[in-house]
Order: sequence, then C-alpha cells, then structure tokens
Amino acid sequence: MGLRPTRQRVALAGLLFRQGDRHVSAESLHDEVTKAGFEVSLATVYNTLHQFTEAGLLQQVVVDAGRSYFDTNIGDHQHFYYADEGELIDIPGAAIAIAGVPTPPKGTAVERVDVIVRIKRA
Amino acid sequence: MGLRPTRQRVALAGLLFRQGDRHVSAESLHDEVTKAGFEVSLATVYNTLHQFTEAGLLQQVVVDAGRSYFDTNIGDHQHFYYADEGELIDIPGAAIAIAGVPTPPKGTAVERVDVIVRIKRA
DNA sequence: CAATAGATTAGAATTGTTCTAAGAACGGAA
DNA sequence: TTCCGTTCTTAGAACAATTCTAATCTATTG
Repeated sequence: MGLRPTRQRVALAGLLFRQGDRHVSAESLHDEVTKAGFEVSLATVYNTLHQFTEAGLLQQVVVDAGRSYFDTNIGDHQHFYYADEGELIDIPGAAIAIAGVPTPPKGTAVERVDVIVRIKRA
Repeated sequence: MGLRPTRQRVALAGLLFRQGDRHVSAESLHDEVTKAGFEVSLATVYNTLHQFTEAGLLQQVVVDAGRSYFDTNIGDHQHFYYADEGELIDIPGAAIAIAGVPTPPKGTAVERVDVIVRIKRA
C-alpha cells in the first residue's frame, strides 16, 4: 500500500512533522489544516491518521472513552494524562521501568504495553 | 449524594456484584439486565456505571477509541487486552512492578497509573 | 397533607469514528 | 498518445458510544 502524496496528505504531513513531538486529535488537526487554508474533510483526517499509524509514523493513544490522540513520538515512551485539561504530555527523560510482565495467555504474544499516568490538580 | 436503591440500580448491582470479578461494557450489561426481565434504558446503565465508579465500586478501563469497560475488581491490578476478540483479562497473580514514575508537573499529583498489555494472536 | 428540594430516569441530542460509493490517479497495452 | 482495467483516495453519510436535559418521581420539612 504505497501512499500517494496527495494534496491532503502533504498538507497534513507538513503540519504533523514540521516541528518536534506533537499530540493531536483528529479534530484539532482538522481545525489546523482548515485554518492553514486547505480543504480537507474530517473523515480524511481520520483516514490519514490511521494510515500514518499503520505505516509506523504515528502512535495512537487512547485516554478516555471517546478521546484519542495521535503522537508523532513513536519511540518507546509513556504519557502523563492531565484529565482536567484533556492534555497529554510525554513523560520526559528515561522511560518508566516495567518489570515482571507475565507471559500472555496461550497462543498470544505481547504487542505493546501502554502506560498512562493519570494526574490531577493537587 | 446518597444513591437510592431504585429498582434499576438494584437490578444492575445484583448482576455486577453477585459473582466474582467481571468486565462489562454498558452495552453488554444492558443486554444482560434486559434478558433478566428488567426494563432499564441504556442511558440509565451508563449513568449507573458512572455513579458506581465515582462511589469507588467500579473501575473504568478504556481500551480503544470508543470502547470502554467497567471492572468490578477495584484492587491495584493491570490488564491484558486481546484486541482480536475485544476481550479484557485481569493480569493474574502479582501485579506488574512499575518503578521510576517521575514526579508529575508542578501543581499536579498522580491519581492512577493505567497499564494495558496489548496482546495478539501469535 | 401540601410544598419544596433534590434525585432519578430515559428520550433526544451530541460527539467521535468508520464505512462506502463515486471519482481520481496510475500502469500497461495497442 | 489513448484506452482500459485496477487500485487508491476522498468525503458525505451512516453508525456507535456516550452524555445531556427536562419531565417525573421521591423524600423531607413545616
């Protein structure tokens, strides 16, 4: 599945990968691309985000029922989720150490371990 | 906020807490309660699950965009998520050890650390 | 027993996401 | 190049999960 460099995809890729690490929702990226003067439907933003994710360019992080983000940082790392603000923050520095992940049920293998540290106004 | 023992709530609590640990979605619990002969709307199931969660009787686990489960096991534990089947499984035995959780941003405190081990057919 | 305040329920509305069908781009053959 | 079959792309429409709100019900108080 070679992705063609269409107008829509180029615009989205530009916004996503121009600067450093970003966390976007489909909605927020759609706003951005629209404000930048491109006509791209929200459905296309979803399609593109999923294609980029499948291609290994993005990582999807699900934080709440009906709220997911796409992260341009695809390295092995974890997140703070600040529910009050709906904000997702990369955990800086060394990743959290996770020890003793048990063997998964027969016939299955571990694909990924997601860690979300939920934080609150103190 | 004292929860009244209404017909709907009693029926749902019965199903939830009669047997051991359970993972239910709003939908699946609604099916169950309906098949058990009670008339409860799906919205009420949602309301009730959230109230129970707030009361500390349940824990909500979000696994996918638009897919969340409520877990009657409120102890400190983690989950396997078997995406192929959409199935959530408690990690048995000792919990995964998580070390080196960094201090959260100023003015915030850690509320909870969610760990989801995503597994796949090998 | 009436009046009031608060809690409850579920239909309707909203939101987030996915599907599908129409159209566009590509590659090969003539 | 032009035609044609195939594959890819897009976005409107459909869908699904969740939340909101207003009508109703229950408890409490005077």
